[in-house]
Amino acid sequence: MKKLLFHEVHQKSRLSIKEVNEALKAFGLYSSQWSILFCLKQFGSMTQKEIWQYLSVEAPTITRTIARLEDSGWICRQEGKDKRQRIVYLSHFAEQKMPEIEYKIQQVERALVSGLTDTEQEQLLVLLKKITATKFTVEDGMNG
Amino acid sequence: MKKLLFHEVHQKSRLSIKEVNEALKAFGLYSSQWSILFCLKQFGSMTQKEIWQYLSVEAPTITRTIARLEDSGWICRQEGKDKRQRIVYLSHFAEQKMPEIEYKIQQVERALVSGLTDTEQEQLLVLLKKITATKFTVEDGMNG
DNA sequence: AGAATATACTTACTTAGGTAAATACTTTAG
DNA sequence: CTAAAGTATTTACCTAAGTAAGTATATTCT
Repeated sequence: MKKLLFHEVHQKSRLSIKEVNEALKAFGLYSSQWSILFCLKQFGSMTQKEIWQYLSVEAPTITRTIARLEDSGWICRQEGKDKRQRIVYLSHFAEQKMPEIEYKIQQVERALVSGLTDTEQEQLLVLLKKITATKFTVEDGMNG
Repeated sequence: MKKLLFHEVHQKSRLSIKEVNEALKAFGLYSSQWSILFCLKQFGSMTQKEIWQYLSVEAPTITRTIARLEDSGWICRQEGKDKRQRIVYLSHFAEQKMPEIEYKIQQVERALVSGLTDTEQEQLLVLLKKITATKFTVEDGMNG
C-alpha cells in the first residue's frame, strides 16, 4: 500500500496550495507567485535561472509566472551585464506589502500544521527529504 | 522556517508525478489518468462522483481526465439508472494491461522511497495525514 | 401537478507545471 | 576572426487542477 504515500503527498500539496491561494486572494496573488516573491525577499535581485534553480522548477514555468508578476507590478526586470540574463527584483510596492502578506501566509501554514507538534514537523521535513529520484533500471527493479 | 515544510511537500509531489509520468510514457498514460485506472481496478464500476470523492479532486478535473481515458480506449461509460450519472469502468484492454502497468508503477514508487525504512514510510504517512485544513479566522490567529 | 430546489455532470476560463524547440547572446576552438 | 558549441530565456503545446456558471435530470414541497 505504498501507493497511499504518494497519494497523500499529492493531496496535501494540493490542499496547502488551495489554502494559500485562498489567503492570497485579497492581494491578487497566487501561491506560485508568492513563492517567487518570497525568494526575492530573501535573496534580493536574482536572475531567472537562480530563481528556477532555487525553486526546482523548469525555466518556462518561471518565465510565465514572472511575466504575470511584472504585469501586475510586483516585480521589475532589467537586463544583466550578460544580455541573455534578466535580473529580477521586488518592486517598491511589493517591498511595502511583503510583511502583511508574510503574516497572512504564516497564519495559514500554522493552521495547516496545527495538528503536529514542533518535533513532528521537523520529523516530517526530514522524512520528506529522504524521498529522492534515483537512477532506476528495469534490471535493478527485478529483485523485489 | 515552516515555509520549508510546504515547499518540500510541494516539491516531492512534483517529483513523484514526474517520475510516474516518465514510467507511464510507454503506455501513453499520465499520472492522473493512472490514478483513475487504479481506482476503477479496486472498486470496479463507479460514478464520476464516487471517483472525484475518492481522489479528493473537483468534478471538472475528473470530467476532463475521464474524457481522455475514454477517447484512448482505457475506460467505458454508460448511463446510470439515474440519467444524470455516468457509470465508469475499465475497458477489456485496460483490464489486460493493468498488471504490467501496476508492476512498473510499483518499481518507481519503491525507488522513490528507497531511502526510507518501512517504519519511516509508515511514520511519514501518519505525519502527512495530520496536515489538515482548519476553519481559521483572523481573530483566532492573532495569538501566536 | 407544477414550481422550487438539489444533484451530476459539463463547459469556459484561470493558474501551474512539464517537454521540445526556437531565439539571442556568449564562449570556445580552429 | 569566424564557425561551432553552449547558455538564458522564450514560445508553443501538453496535462492537471481549481472556480464559476450552465445544463439536464431528480426530488421535494405546496
